[in-house]
Amino acid sequence: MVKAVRVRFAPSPTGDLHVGNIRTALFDWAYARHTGGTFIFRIEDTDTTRVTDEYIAAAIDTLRWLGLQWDEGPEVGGEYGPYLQSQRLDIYAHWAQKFIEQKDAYYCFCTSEELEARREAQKAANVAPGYDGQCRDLSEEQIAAFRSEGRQAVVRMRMPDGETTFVDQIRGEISFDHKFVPDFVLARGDGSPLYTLAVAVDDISMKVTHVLRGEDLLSSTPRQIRVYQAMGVKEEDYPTFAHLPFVMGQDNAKLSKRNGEVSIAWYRDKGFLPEAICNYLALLGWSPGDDVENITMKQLTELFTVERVNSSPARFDMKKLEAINGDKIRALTLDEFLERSLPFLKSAKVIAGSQDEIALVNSALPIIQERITRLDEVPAMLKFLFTKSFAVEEASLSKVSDAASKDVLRRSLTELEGIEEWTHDSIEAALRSSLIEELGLKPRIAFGSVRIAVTGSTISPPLFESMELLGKTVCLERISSALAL
RNA sequence: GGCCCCGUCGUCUAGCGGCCUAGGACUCUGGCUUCUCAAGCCAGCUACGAGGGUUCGAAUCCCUUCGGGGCUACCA
Repeated sequence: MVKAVRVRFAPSPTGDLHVGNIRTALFDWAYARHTGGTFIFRIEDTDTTRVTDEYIAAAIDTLRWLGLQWDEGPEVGGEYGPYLQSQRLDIYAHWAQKFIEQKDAYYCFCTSEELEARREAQKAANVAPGYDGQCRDLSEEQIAAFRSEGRQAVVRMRMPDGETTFVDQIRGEISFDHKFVPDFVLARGDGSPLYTLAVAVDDISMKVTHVLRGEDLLSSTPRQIRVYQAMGVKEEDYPTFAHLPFVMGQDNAKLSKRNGEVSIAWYRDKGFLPEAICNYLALLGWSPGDDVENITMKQLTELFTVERVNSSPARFDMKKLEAINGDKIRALTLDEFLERSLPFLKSAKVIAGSQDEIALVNSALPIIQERITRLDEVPAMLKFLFTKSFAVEEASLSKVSDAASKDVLRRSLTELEGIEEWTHDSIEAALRSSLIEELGLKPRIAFGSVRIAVTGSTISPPLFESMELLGKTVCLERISSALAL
């Protein structure tokens, strides 16, 4: 019988979720959806010095925004909650105590300073650094003696001789000789749990069947398996592991704030679409094959399998993300495009949000949809339609103030004044016959001058459509004032 | 240092012994189209880290080597 798949995304929010976290979340989610399984969202906040409530809230918000809906976790609950490790402390304490009783773990009274000193000595002696087992076989009397000195004990797991072998779904069989897996700490001196304890206990008690996570956790796997053993879990009930390759920065190693922004919030502000981020991230370390690249979230869930996940690290490429974002923007319906553009227009103060403004934006969006890569470009593109204080941009001034341009503008003015029905077709017809045919000018020269006068820039959406949207009165005003420059 | 992972165009990747004189995408370059900018279309550049094997045949299997990364915490 095949167990129903249960996958978890379990970040430790010590900062804003970054690109690597999201890629992991995406794969976890896609795998759960592909298999018809359950997607669990768990917060690993055992390091209270680094995890804050704000980061936790931000993580929840980010996942929501990306559309990675979880079936169990914060805010939605679930049968195996709570889903914040800080609320499960008693569970970990219970197991730590049990391990002590079973002699799988022991109290260790070595202080950080002592350990540090011994590690240094090991390094100097060219021995693999790690806990030397000094407190492994303390007698009751010795323990009592340490306690009476006021020393606090950590709970340390006893690593038996031998090796741990497991099959990673992405990398194949991997084994670790316990000689290189020293006894590790399960709980701090104050009794609070460490990652290795909490993650293993939770994966088992939440009945997680598949652990897809970053490859930085690969070498902690034997420790986790050791905890399963101490918990008395049967081998067939261990989760299946799959360690995802890293997502790295542009040139060198780790993704950092310097090369390619890492915080998802930044991408959101820049006008990247969640579906574009997901599509792009899905391609980092995974490929659907068949030369397919542009896929929807739904297709991702249909196509995603761990078998097709790569084992080698991937570099993050902003250019490609932008290309995909552009594709996704072009694929938007007008309604969607409008809805998503409005917040950017408002925050850029291009519009206040009146019905009239929104109607005008709605008419203007089609002509810029294929011209932008990010939503935050919308305000600059449409600003000329709304600005109260219109002025030709500095760099283009000289291109409309020369004699030839003035001729063009003068002629345009008279032609345009005569137009009865102000549409882009009639505007184009009027300007073509007068400027191109009669004056014999090159279109790019003639229309270039008009463009600067009307939009204020050498770059704009299509001229005649823009003029239609602006309206006859405004166009004539702007051309007149350009003549005065 | 030790252990572990990884290695195809600049980047993401396809490839799982013959279909590969290595395919696609992004980037870049040139062209077409054109009212600017885009979009679209066409063309071009550029890769199996190196060395040994195995095999009739290797990007694909094995070994070595070099390079990159992770871990080596009372972080995760």
